[in-house]
Amino acid sequence: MSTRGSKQAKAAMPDRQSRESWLHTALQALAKGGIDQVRVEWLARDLGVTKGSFYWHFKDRDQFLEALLEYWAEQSTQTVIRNRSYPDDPPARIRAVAEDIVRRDLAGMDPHIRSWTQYDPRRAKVVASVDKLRFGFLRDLFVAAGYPADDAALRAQCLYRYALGEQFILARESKAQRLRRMHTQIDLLLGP
Amino acid sequence: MSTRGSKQAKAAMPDRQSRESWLHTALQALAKGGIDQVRVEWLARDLGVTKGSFYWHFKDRDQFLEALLEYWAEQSTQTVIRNRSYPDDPPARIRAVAEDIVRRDLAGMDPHIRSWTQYDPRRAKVVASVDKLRFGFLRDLFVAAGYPADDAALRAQCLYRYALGEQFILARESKAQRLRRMHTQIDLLLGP
DNA sequence: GCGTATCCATACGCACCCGTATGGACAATA
DNA sequence: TATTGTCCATACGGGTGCGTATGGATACGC
Repeated sequence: MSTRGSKQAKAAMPDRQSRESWLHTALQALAKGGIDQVRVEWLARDLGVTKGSFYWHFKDRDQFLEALLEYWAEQSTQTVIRNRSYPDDPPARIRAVAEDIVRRDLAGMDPHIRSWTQYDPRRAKVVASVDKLRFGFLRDLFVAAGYPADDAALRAQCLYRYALGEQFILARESKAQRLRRMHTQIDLLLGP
Repeated sequence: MSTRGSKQAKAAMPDRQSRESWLHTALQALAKGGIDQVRVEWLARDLGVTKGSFYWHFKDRDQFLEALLEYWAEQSTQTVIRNRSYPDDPPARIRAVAEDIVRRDLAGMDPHIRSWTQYDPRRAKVVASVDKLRFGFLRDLFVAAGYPADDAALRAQCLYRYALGEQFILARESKAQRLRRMHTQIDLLLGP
């Protein structure tokens, strides 16, 4: 065989993989086509290695998927935490967060995550906790904007559901259109 | 007991299947766990027959899935058409439709459908056409409620996205809570 | 009764993907 | 150099679900 066997790596990645590089690649696969795109041998091919690596880092596929969901939850949580650290004036903050959702599309990951976990109670719990965190963040903004607790909670839930739904609409639209509609929605929620 | 005891049918269904009975069963499977719950042999078991029947009615799994998506679109379209035929006073109509979405849960089918079709352009087109139909229905209601065309369209899209998002939230909530929030959202959209 | 059409059972080949077993390449340390 | 630990290649077994081939069963027209 050759001196530096290493087959051929598809991307310019180091030959040695870590737990996280597997999880990262899996998240991309998930975002691209749902949970059944997350196959051990396919990920291995994407990474330019073989299954041998996978089964060194993880016990089996099931435990890997559990870690994957946790990995997604962790990233989602971090995103919220990062946003929390700018105590601007709340209405502007709400708009900024909403724009982020539209712009970065958040990978369009949520549909796949939810379709995957919807009827698995243990996994649904993880998603629910992320929802709770995100919702709490929004609610606090509405509270800070001057609404009483109950009212703020309702408005936050309305906005959160709207933002979720936005990700699921497959219609070809410009970001500008989506932004404009998002602002309309926020104007309504910040109104009376 | 068994007058025509040929095996054992799980439900009280006739032994002979039709294209539609396969599609119907598949839709239930889809609603329960996503597209990878739709397996030929599993559906056969549910129907109390064998694959032989399947491959008599359909060429292969791929063509079957295409028919399945069409079947879903057809049902969704019919639902809209049915609702269209009650020209009440529009605001009450909007509330009624929204309540229907929450109550019947519309099978929670949308997440699975969208996760399945999201990155398959041909299939995404089918979903987009259903979205378009539903949206048009809502928009017409807002127009009938007295809003100018542009404004009505925006409000309809806000409501549609909200309703979509509502289906994706996995949190344990009572229908009453969901209804209350839905009404809050509609009050906002019917306000200024 | 006979033939034909409709619908399904059974059995099989096959591809795909999971998980394991085993050994090798490389780096770090002594 | 020897050793040990880390990470991966290769090869294999086995399960599962797709698709096909073929014949059987039932209903219907003649």
